[in-house]
Amino acid sequence: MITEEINREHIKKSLAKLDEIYGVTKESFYHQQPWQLLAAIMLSAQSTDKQVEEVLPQLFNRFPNAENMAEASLDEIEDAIRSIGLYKNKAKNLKKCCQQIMEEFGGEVPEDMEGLLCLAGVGRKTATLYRSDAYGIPGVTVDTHVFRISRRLGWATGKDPVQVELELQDVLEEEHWNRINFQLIYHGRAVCTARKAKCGECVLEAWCEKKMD
DNA sequence: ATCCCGAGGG
DNA sequence: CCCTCTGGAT
Repeated sequence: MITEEINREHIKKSLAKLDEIYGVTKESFYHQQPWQLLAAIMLSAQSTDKQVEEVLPQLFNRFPNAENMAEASLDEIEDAIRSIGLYKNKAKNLKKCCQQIMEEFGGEVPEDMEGLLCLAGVGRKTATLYRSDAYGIPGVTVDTHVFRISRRLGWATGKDPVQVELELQDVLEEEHWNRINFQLIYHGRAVCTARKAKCGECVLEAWCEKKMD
């Protein structure tokens, strides 16, 4: 029982520090309509947001809405996103996703998890982040950074992202759900890196259990 | 468990 | 040169 209380206190202090260092809000990807936001998040898989933002203006200029992309050729979509990497899979998924939006959802991106998850190229991470960004719906988005860091800190022990998501939902106040993702991403890139974490520079070190992989 | 895959960092 | 990057599908 005592360990749990100490743990919660550590988490509380860590969260306050994260708010202080990285802020409590973040700009979403540039977009003018829901499907553009979804497309941007899909493109961000295994690549940096900077790379994504670089292709978005041209991409959306060429394909303003889901209908345009649903009817486009794969080659054309690939050309527009090639610099991001994983471009073949992403182009194929984008096209299929847009076709599904047109044919199964009347041209509108579904808002519920079930609808989003049946779209090509949309998994749990993408769907949760989309709902958070587009509508402010509370959700813990577990990507590689959140998975790695929350386990190192001792906030979660699950062996897969879904387990960790449930643990974090339990241990974090709902108010923090939508900001923990970008806060831990910033922290993961700058300090708590996958390899050779810079624990000496970490503002959370005092409360971290350092359960390294 | 593997593949995808260009760009940028160490 | 080698490594990793806000995953998802097979």
